Amino acid sequence: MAREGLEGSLGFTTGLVYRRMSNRLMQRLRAYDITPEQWSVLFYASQSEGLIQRELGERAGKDKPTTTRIVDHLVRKGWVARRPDDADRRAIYIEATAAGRRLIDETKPIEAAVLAEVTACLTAEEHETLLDLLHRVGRHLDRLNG
Amino acid sequence: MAREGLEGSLGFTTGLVYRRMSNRLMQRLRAYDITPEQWSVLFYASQSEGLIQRELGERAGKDKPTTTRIVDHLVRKGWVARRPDDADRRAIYIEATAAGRRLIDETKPIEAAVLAEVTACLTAEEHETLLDLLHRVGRHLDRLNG
DNA sequence: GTTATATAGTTGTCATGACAACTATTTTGA
DNA sequence: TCAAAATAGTTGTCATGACAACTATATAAC
Repeated sequence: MAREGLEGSLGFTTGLVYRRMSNRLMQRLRAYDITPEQWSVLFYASQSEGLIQRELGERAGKDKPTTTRIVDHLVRKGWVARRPDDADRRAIYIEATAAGRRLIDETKPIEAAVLAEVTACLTAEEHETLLDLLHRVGRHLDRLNG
Repeated sequence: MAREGLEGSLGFTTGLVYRRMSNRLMQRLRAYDITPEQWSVLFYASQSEGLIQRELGERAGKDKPTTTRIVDHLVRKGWVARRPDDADRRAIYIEATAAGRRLIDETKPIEAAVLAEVTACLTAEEHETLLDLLHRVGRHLDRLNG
């Protein structure tokens, strides 16, 4: 299918769609004073016990400086705590607080609702196909970028 | 298919893939001193004659402040020029310079090569399906976000 | 025709993300 | 053992993007 301008560029198109999705979630989360990126990091912190900051960043797909700063925000807001690792003094465990877990419990339905709204234009099979193709491209890029 | 953590979240997954793609293109464009976002704006400026800044931003999917700042960079680097609209003194035409057009001509093959690398893990049909699904979600979000 | 509203663009602030440089530890290996 | 390399984290700088507030101009409503 012929496409105008950069609509045929996967990078350009993915960026557009990502920004619009992120934006919609941000608006829905505004009342909770948390951004989508902070939400994803807090989500992983609340899911797993005993993750050090590096592991948390890896799961959320953030590099080291970005992880440091997002965790800074989460600490300031009282949703996670930093606990030094006695065995390896370079490492820091990140633990969700009770308030952080409560926030994730309250906002998980919001994330799910936004996801449902956004994918309402797709059949369940198309949704599955889209996720699958994106994961394949993501893994491929992981190998390419090293 | 069951997915771990946020891998089932379209927003999270799209963001990951977008950042990796953007990153790869950025590395390939580094020698030309242009970012992927600047590239997309310059691309549209070089494709069309007589676009005002607002129209340019709309095509590239940027809001007003972002467009202003990206155009600032492009002007500083001598790739576009701002020309006032005599008929509407609020508006400014953005015109690619000869250097700007030359840069796009030189780097278009690079963008195409990165796209080819990235989609090498997909069949032509899968690539087409992925773009189509993303465009549908994008248009849907456009309606949702207003 | 004048006032109200809409439009085009700019500027400031903050969060995210890329990158480089840095500190402090731990692990390797000669 | 001890110097080199790897690892965990922090800090600084810049570009992008969201948002709000602002100026200037143009269009609509009355």
